[in-house]
Amino acid sequence: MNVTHIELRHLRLLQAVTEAGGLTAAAERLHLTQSAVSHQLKALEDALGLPLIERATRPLGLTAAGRRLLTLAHAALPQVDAALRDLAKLKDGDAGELRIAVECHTCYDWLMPAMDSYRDVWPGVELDLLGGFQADPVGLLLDGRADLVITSETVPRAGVAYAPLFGFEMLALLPPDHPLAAKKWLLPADFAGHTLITYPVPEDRLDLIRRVLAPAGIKPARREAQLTVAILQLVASRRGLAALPAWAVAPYLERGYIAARRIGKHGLWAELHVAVREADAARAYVADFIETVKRDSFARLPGIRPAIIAP
Amino acid sequence: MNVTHIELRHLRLLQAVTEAGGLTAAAERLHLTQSAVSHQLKALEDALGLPLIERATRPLGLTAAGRRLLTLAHAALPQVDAALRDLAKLKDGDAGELRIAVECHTCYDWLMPAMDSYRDVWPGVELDLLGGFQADPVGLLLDGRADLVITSETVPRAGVAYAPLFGFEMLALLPPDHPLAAKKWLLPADFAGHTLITYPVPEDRLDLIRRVLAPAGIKPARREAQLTVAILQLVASRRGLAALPAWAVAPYLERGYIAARRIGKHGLWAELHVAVREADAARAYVADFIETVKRDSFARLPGIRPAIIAP
DNA sequence: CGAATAACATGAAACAAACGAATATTTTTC
DNA sequence: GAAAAATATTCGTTTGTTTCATGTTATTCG
Repeated sequence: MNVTHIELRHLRLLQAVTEAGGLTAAAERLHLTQSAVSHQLKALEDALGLPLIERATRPLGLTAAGRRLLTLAHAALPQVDAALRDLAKLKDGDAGELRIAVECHTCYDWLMPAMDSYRDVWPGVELDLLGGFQADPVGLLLDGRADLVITSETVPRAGVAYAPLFGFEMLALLPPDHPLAAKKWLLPADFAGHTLITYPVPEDRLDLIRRVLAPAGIKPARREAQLTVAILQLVASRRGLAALPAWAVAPYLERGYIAARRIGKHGLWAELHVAVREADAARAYVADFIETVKRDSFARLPGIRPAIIAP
Repeated sequence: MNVTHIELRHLRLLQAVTEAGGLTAAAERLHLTQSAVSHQLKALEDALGLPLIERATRPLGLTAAGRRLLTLAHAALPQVDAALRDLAKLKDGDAGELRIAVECHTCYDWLMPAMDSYRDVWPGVELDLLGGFQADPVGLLLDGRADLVITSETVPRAGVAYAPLFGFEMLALLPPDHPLAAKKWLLPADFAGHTLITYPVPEDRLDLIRRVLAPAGIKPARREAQLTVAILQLVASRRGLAALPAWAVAPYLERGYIAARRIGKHGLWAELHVAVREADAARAYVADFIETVKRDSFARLPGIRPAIIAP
């Protein structure tokens, strides 16, 4: 294999591999194939004359050399990103306004911390969060009432650009001692006869109903609750089943307050995207907001994966 | 031009361009053509959407964006180099011995500080400086009495590997008010009738005699002195002329203590190389010594340039 | 001021590195 | 021990980098 020089690309690769916990997962994050990642890692190891990861062992571990190089990555890459941000500010200015509309109730969990990170590096950008449920959030962009929308849909619309955030799994929630908890995953029929506890949104906005139960002809009774904790409390007290993003329930699962099961063998996966006006998509402070959210999410949220659907 | 990503290569390029003071000089240091440097710089500027250097102005200046990126280079590149050094230590060990023989008298000027830098990063390597004049310094390598020799010759010898350090200019020294000081550069004939003040070494080790005066059939009287300051003092007090490396006399020139002139229109250039045993050439602590000396020299010594003669 | 010189830019072609598709191999899971 | 998941490898393609040859612009010096 070729003995070239070490480059930032290699540091980003190593970081992705360790964060994602494997070559295949890293490849998805980097928008490369598994083959390319394997090649590049091998080329780097050959260039250094040292192995970086422990082969023949999973979960994959780093060698001493790998750890040293990862330390470098953690030190150097943020400096590089900060410099690129400064250059972007030189180019496009460092001020702007971002009025953000959010379609999904649980998104606030990760959006708030991400906004805090963002504020640190773009203090000149005015951040506003639009409250309340919006029937057509993407429409707000064109109305000029919002600048950025977080949505699960990517219906093409003139003047609107979409960028993928991440894919996440919806887990079915049930009391820990519920009979269905014996199963590894739940099938549509398992929901029949149970009440479904949801946020107060139309049925066509609930992935579980729209993509799983409705196609199977199952129409469970619904009960609505405003807050995530309220939904969890209702499930725990046996008032019904619910489905929430894996990240939103992870802390409650750990404490055994409720149980969670996959919906279908491979799970029910949904995606989140960002929509902005096409005219804004190239602005540095907009593009970096999206990057910040992504980086922050992958670092913070368990069980998410890169989005698959092309925006 | 292609819009790729920023890489360490680009940071090294920008650093070389500013340190060398131009694209052409940077290209020499990077062992690239001027064309490649120009292309790469343009690609980087296109990728960032910002110019980095002020065109149409020499000496070349940096734009605000260029300065920001140079700041990044100064912060990040040493970290990268330190990490690579640590990896080399993991691979080859961090201990060794370097007994260094030096052929040239003035070399101590830059060798001492370079050795200090080196000791900081390779504390496990035992450094020794072999004193006294050596008739055949490279022979010491094969005798096993030295591990590294700094020499101006690169005569191929079995078992010996050469690495280039840098090229430097020998300047003719004369009293500031000497009649010859009126000339922009000196010709061989100008030395006729003057005493030549030199270190106590054989004539064939003196570039001025071997490459300039002898071919022109000029044999000036010689007077020897051990120390650089002694030579300078003799020149200043009109006892004769001398020739020393530009870097060695730069501080005295500034103070007007003596004057210096080129030898021939394009100057008399000499080169320094490092010789090591072939078996040692790949050792990390040996290779890094050579790198350290080079880096240190280019940063410290005025008027040096990359070596041209292939080792 | 204008010729000579040095430094930089550019286009085309050669060269090298990186990537992906297909597939083999290894490791893990059940 | 079979099936699934993850990683490695081979080979052809694509993309990116370098050089060569030459054009352009800035600087120096008569």
